[in-house]
Amino acid sequence: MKEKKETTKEKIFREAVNLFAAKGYHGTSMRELAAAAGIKESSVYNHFKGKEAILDAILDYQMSGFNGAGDALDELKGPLDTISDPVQFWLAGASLFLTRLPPLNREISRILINEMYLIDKCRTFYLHILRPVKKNLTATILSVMRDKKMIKDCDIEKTAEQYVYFLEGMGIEHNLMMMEGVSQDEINKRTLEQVSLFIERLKK
Amino acid sequence: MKEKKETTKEKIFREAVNLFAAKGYHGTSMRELAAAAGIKESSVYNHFKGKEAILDAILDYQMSGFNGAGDALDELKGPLDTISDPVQFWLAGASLFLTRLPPLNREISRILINEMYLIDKCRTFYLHILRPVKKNLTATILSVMRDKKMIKDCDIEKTAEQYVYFLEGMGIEHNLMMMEGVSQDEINKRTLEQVSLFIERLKK
DNA sequence: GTCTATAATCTGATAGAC
DNA sequence: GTCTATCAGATTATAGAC
Repeated sequence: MKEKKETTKEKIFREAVNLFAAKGYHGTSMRELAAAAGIKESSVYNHFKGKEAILDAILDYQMSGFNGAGDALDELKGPLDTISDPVQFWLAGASLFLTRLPPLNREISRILINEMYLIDKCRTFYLHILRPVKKNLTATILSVMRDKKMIKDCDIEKTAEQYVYFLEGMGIEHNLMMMEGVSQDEINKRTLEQVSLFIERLKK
Repeated sequence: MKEKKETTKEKIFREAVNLFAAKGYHGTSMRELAAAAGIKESSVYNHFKGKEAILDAILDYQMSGFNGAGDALDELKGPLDTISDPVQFWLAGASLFLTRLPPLNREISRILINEMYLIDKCRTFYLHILRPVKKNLTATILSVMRDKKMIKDCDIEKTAEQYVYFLEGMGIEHNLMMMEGVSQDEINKRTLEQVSLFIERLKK
């Protein structure tokens, strides 16, 4: 159980994720990043070819993390078998998925929101990798619930799409609220209320 | 009906909106902006104190525009009196509101998405000005529909909040799709489908 | 793999002629 | 109100000593 010590490259990577999320890609300088990693600017270039290569590494990291979480979809079906209430079923499934996401997921999602309109590869990743995985997970759980007669018959694909839109909009507002000092408890309460309301409407 | 010629200040303003939306606030230089406006860099400072003052002017513009559209909420109720189908009622109301928004609204909304995590005043504006207006409009139309027994009894505030979340998430994805060359017709079709699905679920 | 030093360019902003 | 000229500092990135 030995905790492997963080390499310099890993430290640069982690600090880059935090800085890009907080100050944006263009708003973060290599100087600043080097200082945060505790080394000199020129040393960064021994680990990454340049600033853009760091962003590429971040996207690669998020992609493999999300693919892994997506691959684990099937495992989610088993543990939920005993739950009959749709809202409880849903929350349990969502919770299982969230534990599958990589540790820097939240910060990288913020980078993507920051840059999706500005940097082509961020837009492409957001639109063609991240969104489909979220939508497919949603559709998978919804179809299980429909087969179990927990929810009304409906267009699963469109409903999943709608849920992902809703979740995205809510996630953005809740991030902003957290930046203004609203407590995590308050945010969680609001999220729970809203998700419950959404799922309630699908009930038989 | 004489078309008033655009002043230099207006031209700088308009080009700033377009550039900030496309390349971000930090990604746009004063040189670039001046060139787009057809003047030299130093001349920009005869019209705005600095780069930040331009952003302030953009937020002021959007704020008064949205407040104006919000003030017009009451006018929306009259023209819709003859419509009995909830989806048609909703679409007519939304369409009326959209015509009230200022011309650069779309571009400025993009600036806000770009900068809401990065620039404090953009976050504040997005969270405390823009969102409440959207939510209040939604709640107003929903309560009219409930009073007319067009939709089920429900928590109007939470439902309005949910709709705004959904609309925000969908708007972002549709913007990204437009950047990838998806046609406006296709986007409109998808928007219509999704909005209809949302309102259908509220039906009696 | 880290450092110092530096290149070459770009940044927002100002001074002052016209 | 526009221009030329310029500033002081920041930017990404490289060269070469240790």
